[in-house]
Amino acid sequence: MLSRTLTTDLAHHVGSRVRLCGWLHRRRALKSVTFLVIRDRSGTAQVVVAPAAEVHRLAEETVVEVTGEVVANPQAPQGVEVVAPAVRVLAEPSQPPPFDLYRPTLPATLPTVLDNAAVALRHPVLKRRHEIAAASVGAFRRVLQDRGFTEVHTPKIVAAKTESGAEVFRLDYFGRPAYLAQSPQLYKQMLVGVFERVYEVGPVFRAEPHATGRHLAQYTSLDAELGFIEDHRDVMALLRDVVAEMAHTAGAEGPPEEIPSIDFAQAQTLLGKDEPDLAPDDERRLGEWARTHHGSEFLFVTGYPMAKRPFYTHPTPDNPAKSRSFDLLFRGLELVTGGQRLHHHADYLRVLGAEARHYRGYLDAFAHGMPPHGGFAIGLERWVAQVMGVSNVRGTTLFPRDLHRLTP
RNA sequence: GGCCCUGUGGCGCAGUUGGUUAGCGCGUCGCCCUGUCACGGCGAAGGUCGCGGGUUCGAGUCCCGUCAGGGUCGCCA
Repeated sequence: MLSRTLTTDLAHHVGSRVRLCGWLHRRRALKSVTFLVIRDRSGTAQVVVAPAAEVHRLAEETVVEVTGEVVANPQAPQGVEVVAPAVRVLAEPSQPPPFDLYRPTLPATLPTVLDNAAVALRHPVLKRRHEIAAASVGAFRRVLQDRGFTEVHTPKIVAAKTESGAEVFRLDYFGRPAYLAQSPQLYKQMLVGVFERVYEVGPVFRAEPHATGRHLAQYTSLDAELGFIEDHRDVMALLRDVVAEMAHTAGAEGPPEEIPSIDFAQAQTLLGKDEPDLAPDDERRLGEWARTHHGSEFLFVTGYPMAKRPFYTHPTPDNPAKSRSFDLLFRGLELVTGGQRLHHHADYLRVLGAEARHYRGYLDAFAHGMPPHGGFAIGLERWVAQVMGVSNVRGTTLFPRDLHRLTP
């Protein structure tokens, strides 16, 4: 049997017979000629069907195998097309799509798209977002692998909350209470004691009842943690190279050699406010400021108050109220959080107090010697949303889980 | 969870101070069109106006309740 050719490779096969496999993306029937647009994983191609062929009636999304001859034709959309085809139907749809997949943009609102995800995701524009997501994850892995990081996989069913604040999903674990992991934070720190440098790509779960365009109950966290650093700036330098490669891979403009950075206190002055936190609108304004004053889509905000950070956060030695932590804003949205962590056993015993008994396995790492270390976590869906100009992270999640949505 | 907004054929929408057979575009179905590019033309089918109650001679339209969704804020990645 003729080996399969992808639609995007047609130009290399002019003059020969090919076999295409895919879906009938669009049928344009004229009196004496019908055009079939075949869609496969790589793209689309035009097939020209002669008059009186039975395929004039095929419904869109029919799964087909097309065998025919490739000819160059300036009238064809990509300069080449398949003629004199034999079309074999592999599967017929039992119902038409709820919307037109062949339109340049999908003519449906987000809830409709999500309710019909299995078919909506076939639209090239939606599909593209998740190909960018996959390529971005590949870039993340590539950079860290090159620098001696080990990929790890930590438990998603855990016994204790890892970070104060974020609400957790409870579940029954053989009769005992357990939780879905809201972060791999504690495990990746423990593993710095083993591998020095680790990263993880995995799901995290947050039971916070947020109903916004940037929160999900489950999202994909790109985590990294590394030992033997001087301070949080080593982490920021690594993060810069990671997002540079991710942006390059996604075909987006990357960060400058040195990402501009603003101290939390300076940011407050700039914004003319004194609350110890940044609201979404503040982040948008800071993003705008970074763009106009530094020509950068990326902006570090450093030195958050210790009070707003979790227990493992490392303070600034000469100012204990200020942390060695940072956020990375991308186009005015918080994309990454990171920083240096505490690494002395005694410090953990002090900050945890009576809570320490719940963290035995974690504290063992520090009891047995841990280097100065730090890390960061990138929100994948937020990254893709910002890169692709999608206003709601549900639009960059294959099957989002949120306050209201548990299916599909 | 607070505030604001929206529920009208499969999809996206309009519906004027309440008034007779609820419209439009796309899709679907039928017919027509020698090459389309979101093809084009003619015609047809398809709707308990989210649900329940109320006001009124009369409600898609006004009021109350309820359900579903969207935006935003708190919070975070």
